[in-house]
Amino acid sequence: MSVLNSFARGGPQPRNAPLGGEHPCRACEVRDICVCAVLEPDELLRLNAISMTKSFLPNQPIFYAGDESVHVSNVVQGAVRLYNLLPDGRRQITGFLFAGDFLGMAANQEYAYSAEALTALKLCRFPRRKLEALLDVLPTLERRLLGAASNELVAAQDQMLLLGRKTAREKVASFLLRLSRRAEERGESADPVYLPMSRADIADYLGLTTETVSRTITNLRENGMIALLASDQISIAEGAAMRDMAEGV
Amino acid sequence: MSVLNSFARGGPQPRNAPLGGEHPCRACEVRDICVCAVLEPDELLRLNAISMTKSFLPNQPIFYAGDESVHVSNVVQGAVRLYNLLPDGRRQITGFLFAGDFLGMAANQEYAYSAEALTALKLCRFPRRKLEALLDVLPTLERRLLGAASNELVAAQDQMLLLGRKTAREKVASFLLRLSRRAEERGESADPVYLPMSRADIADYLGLTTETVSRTITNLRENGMIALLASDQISIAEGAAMRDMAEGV
DNA sequence: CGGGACTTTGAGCAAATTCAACCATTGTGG
DNA sequence: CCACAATGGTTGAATTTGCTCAAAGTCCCG
Repeated sequence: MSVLNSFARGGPQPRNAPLGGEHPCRACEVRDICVCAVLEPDELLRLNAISMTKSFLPNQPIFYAGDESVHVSNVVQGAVRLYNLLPDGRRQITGFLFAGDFLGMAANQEYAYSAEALTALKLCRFPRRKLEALLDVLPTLERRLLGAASNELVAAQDQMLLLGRKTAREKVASFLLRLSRRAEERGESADPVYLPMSRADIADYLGLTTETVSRTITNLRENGMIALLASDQISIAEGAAMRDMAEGV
Repeated sequence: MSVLNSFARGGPQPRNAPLGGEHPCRACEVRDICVCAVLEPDELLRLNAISMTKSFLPNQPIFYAGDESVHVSNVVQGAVRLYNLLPDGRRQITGFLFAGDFLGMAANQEYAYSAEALTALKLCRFPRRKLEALLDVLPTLERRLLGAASNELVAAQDQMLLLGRKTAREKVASFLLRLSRRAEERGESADPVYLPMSRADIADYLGLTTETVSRTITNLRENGMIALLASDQISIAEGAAMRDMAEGV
């Protein structure tokens, strides 16, 4: 199960030429890091013509697995958690989305997972049908989506390695480093890394329990690997050692 | 981290019109279940013009993670295992590929995982650069690749739920059912399901050890859920109960 | 028939979970 | 403005699931 992927963005995009003063996407906070970044000003106008922004409160559901896929979105501000459930309530968080990330995949026109706002959230939404129609005339956009999908697949494989083969300690170290790297890519603080999600969310992302996540963080702190400025604000003191630990070295 | 996906194939493709007696893809075993299935005869000719078949022996490496991505392939016959390693040798198998599946994704022109032939294997390979060039003139093919990628993402999320939240029993039950379903999609035997991979491979796919996989299979047999015709030939006796078990009900 | 690889089974162990209590922070109503 | 409830986070003790280490069984293939 694997697909072509030579179109991946590696890290942040090159900054585009500034848009004219009248361009509606001019003030977009994520224009240079989102899927729009490959488009020319006139193409962007066509995309903008079908977009609407929508805001969500923390913990507000965005859609549920099985819902008909009507929108496809870019995260403009805030963070999202994606998850799947087992019938008895066990939850696996399959990803966290941040500014610039793309949301809305759906096989068979149905969402395959649920999505909730993690924090106050702003999305730039496109009706799926209209976007599909646009793809026919904006091949760069389609190429870009394929690249985004391929990147996600790589991330998914990495997460499978984490879930299947890493210890609690390695999982937590990997998680903190990943969060830090992603914040850096968005131009946010990489070192005191901010954790917008709860311990329960982290646990459900790493295949652990809340208690184990908490204990492991405490343990990393006691060993001087990290410092807790607040429970949602962590400084990575020993980056190199953390990277080794994350890879099981 | 999620992407548009309204182009997914759901299950087997509708059978295409037969190709003329001279068409080089006429005898292709997987033409109707692979990525080529959306193409018209003349488009298929263009694709065929850049393809070569290549065979591999069981356990022969196809490529390693980090290798430059030079080919992209369809599996014509046999099976493939994809995996990633931790530096100390722990292995996570991220997928098994069978006839009709697509192989070759690579972010940044590099393979993000390693691939080995599981059985005797025949691939239909395309040089990546030439295929990319073809994508510009065969938009249906690109659409199809995006659909394939989206399908894979759904499968990856499913596997994350399995790895992070299912018990050994649920993992093994899920695995057997999935294998059975996929065999059915390819038109192979769904009930005595054939397992071309070793217990160690299954373990590394499910995030377990060989011993646990073996014990769990024994246990399922003792409970009358399955019957072992051979160690690589399993009949699912209680399908409904297995489906419930796989979902943790 | 023998050797090697793979699978199964057994016993003891350890990592992570479960269950439970306690602590810290925050927001609210008296 | 303070008390206190509520939520989320941390810590502890006991338990359990799956792992490790070890040995025996099975199947192929030469």
